Amino acid sequence: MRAMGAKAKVERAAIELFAADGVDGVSIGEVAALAGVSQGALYRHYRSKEELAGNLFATAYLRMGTELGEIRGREHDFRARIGAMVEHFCALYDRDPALFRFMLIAQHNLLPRLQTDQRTPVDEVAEMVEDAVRAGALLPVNPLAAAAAILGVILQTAVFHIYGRLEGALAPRARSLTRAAVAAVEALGQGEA
Amino acid sequence: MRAMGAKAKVERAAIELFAADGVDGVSIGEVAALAGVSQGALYRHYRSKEELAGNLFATAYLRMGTELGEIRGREHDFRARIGAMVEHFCALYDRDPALFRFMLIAQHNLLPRLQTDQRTPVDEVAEMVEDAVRAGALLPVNPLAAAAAILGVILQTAVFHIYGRLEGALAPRARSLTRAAVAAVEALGQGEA
DNA sequence: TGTACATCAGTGAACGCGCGTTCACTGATGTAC
DNA sequence: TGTACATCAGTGAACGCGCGTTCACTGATGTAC
Repeated sequence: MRAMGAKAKVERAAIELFAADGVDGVSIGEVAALAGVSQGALYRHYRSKEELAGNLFATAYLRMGTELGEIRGREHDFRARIGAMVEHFCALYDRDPALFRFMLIAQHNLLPRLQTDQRTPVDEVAEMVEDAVRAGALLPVNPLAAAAAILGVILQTAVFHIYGRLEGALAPRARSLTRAAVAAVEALGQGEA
Repeated sequence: MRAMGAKAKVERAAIELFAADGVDGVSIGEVAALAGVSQGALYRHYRSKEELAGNLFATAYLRMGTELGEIRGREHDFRARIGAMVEHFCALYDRDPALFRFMLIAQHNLLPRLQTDQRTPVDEVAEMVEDAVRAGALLPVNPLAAAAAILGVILQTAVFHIYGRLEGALAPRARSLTRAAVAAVEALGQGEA
């Protein structure tokens, strides 16, 4: 079993449990038990429980930022970019709901402690909006207000799935979520005369 | 001091602290200290810390549901209803940001444990959408998907304010948030051919 | 190839601190007559 | 109005459990010669 790597097993177990009960709602003992390792094994790779949770969050969050940045580098049209970004969120949700839920839950504890010069998902979405305004594809709009609307439409839909208000995979909803997000941003811009 | 009521002081202190650090991130000792009462005083009114947090959340959440229901009873046009609801959210945020933030943070812990036959904010928003579809004010759309879009636009904007991404009061944003929410729901409906 | 040693992931028992909760008590307020 | 009693909010010290963390140890793998 050791060959499979206690570190990876601990991280997987931690994400599953943190997603269900929150970081503070899960003990080191529970993480170790689900991972199938001793409690001490955890401290071979992380200095503390807080560092474990913080690293998991930062990795996932900044990775999402990087991936959205790649979409911005790959696509150059506003519609294509936002469509690809929405699809990307839906794909992550469908592939790893626990990781998505962990990020949604843990952001309130862990975002304030995140220190980095890397771009976050919020930065990337806001920058995409700025680009679109500059290119004339959107009426002038506060990029962060627009990012809030776009992310709100996507993330609240994910939250409803988590709580069983909506069912099935998210991917089939990507096209309508994209339409909704675009329409919301356009409507925001119409007031900024 | 006793005349001012330890219960009310404990509840206020708990909301402030829970909003900042989460329920599990705050000790009974901290709540009691901020309230200016002894730890034991808390157990005169609540059986446990969990019951305190649960009651605070249920009260605030169900109250919001009731108030949205009143708006539904008072206004009969879709635009008027959604506008009043958005204004109501913004007003609560501006009046008591800690309570709003507490609800946003704590929902993941406390919503699953909420058992009641009262209508929630989600129920009320979804029902408003159903009414609008029935009245022909909206193209057919999944009411819960629409509620997710509406609440997402509002709540993620509040989250951005909390994290300092947006500044100032929310109330001045109510009109543009309403436009964005309406546009998002209309766009959702356009795919449900 | 064999031997000696270093390195390091992982174990499991132990520790001790902080926490939620309890409880005997105080003192103020309300009530009966 | 005065007296005796009941009620109840609030106190503060104490308890004990669960938790995160530590540490001496094991055993496998890598490396030097």
